[in-house]
Amino acid sequence: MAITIKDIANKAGISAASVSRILTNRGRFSEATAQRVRQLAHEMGYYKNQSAADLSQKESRVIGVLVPTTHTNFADEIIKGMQTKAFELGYELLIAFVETDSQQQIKTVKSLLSRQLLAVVMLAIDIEDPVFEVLTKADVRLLSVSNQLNNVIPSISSDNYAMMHTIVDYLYNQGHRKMALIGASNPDPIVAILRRKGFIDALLDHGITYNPDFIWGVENAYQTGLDAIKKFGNPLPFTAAIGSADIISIGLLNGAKDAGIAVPDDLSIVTIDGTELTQITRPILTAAQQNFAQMGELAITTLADQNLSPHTIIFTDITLKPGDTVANIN
Amino acid sequence: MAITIKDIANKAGISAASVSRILTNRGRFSEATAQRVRQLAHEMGYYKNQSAADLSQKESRVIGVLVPTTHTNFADEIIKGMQTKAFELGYELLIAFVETDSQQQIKTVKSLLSRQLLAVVMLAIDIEDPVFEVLTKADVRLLSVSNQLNNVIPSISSDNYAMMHTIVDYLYNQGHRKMALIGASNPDPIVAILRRKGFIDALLDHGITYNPDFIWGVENAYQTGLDAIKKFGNPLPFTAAIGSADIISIGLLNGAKDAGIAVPDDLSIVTIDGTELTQITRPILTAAQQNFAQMGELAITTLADQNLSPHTIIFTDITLKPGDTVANIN
DNA sequence: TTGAAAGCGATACCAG
DNA sequence: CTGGTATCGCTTTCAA
Repeated sequence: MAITIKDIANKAGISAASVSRILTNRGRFSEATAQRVRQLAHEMGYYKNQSAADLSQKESRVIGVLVPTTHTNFADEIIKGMQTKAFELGYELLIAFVETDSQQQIKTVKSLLSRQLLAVVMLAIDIEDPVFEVLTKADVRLLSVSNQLNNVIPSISSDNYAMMHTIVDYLYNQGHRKMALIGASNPDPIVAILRRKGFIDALLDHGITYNPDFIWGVENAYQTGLDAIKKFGNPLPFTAAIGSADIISIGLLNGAKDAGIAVPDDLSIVTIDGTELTQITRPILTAAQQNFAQMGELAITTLADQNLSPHTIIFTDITLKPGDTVANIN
Repeated sequence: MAITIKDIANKAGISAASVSRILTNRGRFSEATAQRVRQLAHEMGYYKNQSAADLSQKESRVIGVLVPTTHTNFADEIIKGMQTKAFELGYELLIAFVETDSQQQIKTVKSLLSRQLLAVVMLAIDIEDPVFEVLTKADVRLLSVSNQLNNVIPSISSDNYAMMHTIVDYLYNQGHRKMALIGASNPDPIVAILRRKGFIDALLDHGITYNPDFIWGVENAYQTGLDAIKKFGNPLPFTAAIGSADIISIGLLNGAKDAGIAVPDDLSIVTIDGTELTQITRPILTAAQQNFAQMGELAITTLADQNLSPHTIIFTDITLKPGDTVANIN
């Protein structure tokens, strides 16, 4: 059996109540006994039984985080951001990986909910309805990061619509007129919808009527990039492609290489995300870089601050980070 | 305030004790009332207060996992393996990311320890002494995965020594006589020591005296690969290089490309790890692939089975997975 | 400044 | 098969 405050109290010849007050720094106590108690606690190898503490206190400082197991290489960055801020503000993170299997998701979520959480943060997850129901029924604060969920729960993400303008403007200024958007034609997710709309509108702003064929590719996967090149053939009917995720863009890059298409001379590429992956390609990818660390930190601070309205949307920064995959063809 | 078993008991007109028995499926009860209770629990949106349960039960089924924030792209795979098995056997995973900062590590570990864990699993972590002390002082089972820790705590990993033989034999059979080992010259970690020793011994087995200069590079980083090529120049004094991690090998690959060294014609590369990263390079990397999912699953099953001796070492499989980065120069 | 005592919610033992 | 009750470790009034 582990050491308890009672053990410490006995040894120090005071009551458990006092030990508790001292160790939690609440209420009044004399610095003298405090010294002694802290010393004893250290010596005896005492660890607070957090379960007991949680039980006796009302509020919880645990934030659950749902992370998709489908490898999104930016989840780490968001988590790191959250971790940093949580640590700073004295919150605890309970991270749970969820599969795409909805049955497993529910079980995981329920096990999370058993921990009387302050909030649940969903990272880049498109939650399915049954899971969503479970979540809303329980009274925890909810927050979606890097994804917007039907405007029914607050979210923190990049401004996907505006981001597309930034990218299209950039390419336009480099002389590109025919552009493709690869990997955002999935009909459902809000993010994909916003990106498509942003893409189309940005082109229109420059007087370019978009070609529906040039919005192609559903899966957020390496293979999508490879397939895109195969589909459009050599020579490609466009001069620039926007990859809707780094891993897609790497697929584009390798697909182009396999097909004998030179990047950036025959094909310019701008990738969305800008994780570390973009640094290990040749040529180095030009990226619309999302600020994932900022998303993570903001997630914690906003949760700490207050209850958000379900319609709150917070946008984080985007940086266009030049690499070597865009040619100026003016 | 959330729903408790008492609430359910009241509504069902029975005692809390019975509700508990039914919901945990322990002891005896009539199926009739069980039906009613389960129904009520569902309707009322009841979630077990795990803190209370933990408090009243002796044994905990929570396993803490320490994961380094330094991006090792195989940590995910191990965690996934653990998650799968844990889910199956009814264990809960509490994942904590730790920085390299030892002060932060201690605080994180202490907060973990407050959750009266069954065990703490360390993923590919070289724990520093102060942290290690904290961990051993607390009475939790410890387990190191993908790393061996001084033989003082049990571990699950690849057989790093044997792995080097497999790799060297493979390269030897392809006609290579001059080989370098990049990224394992860090003096401390046991893994690096084993790899160096395996490398040297394997060469000796083939009657090759190793060249100490050819074991180079400390950091487990992309830059290490790039730097290695710069250091050895063009033409390289060896025909094959073994990268001690995928990210290092990608550095080698890109460094070679930048220097006009053809892979595999002028330089063959075998990478250690074989994560998904190896599939997105051109050419595709030949890899000594570690079985990370297996490590994760084994971690849980061995922890579940019994207390291990501190000297237990369990080895997982290695597969030599051919890619396009090794040339036959016979 | 300190102590006694009442919970927090779930479990388990012991009667009935 | 079911109910009462003590218990887990900590926090928090309320008195002293």
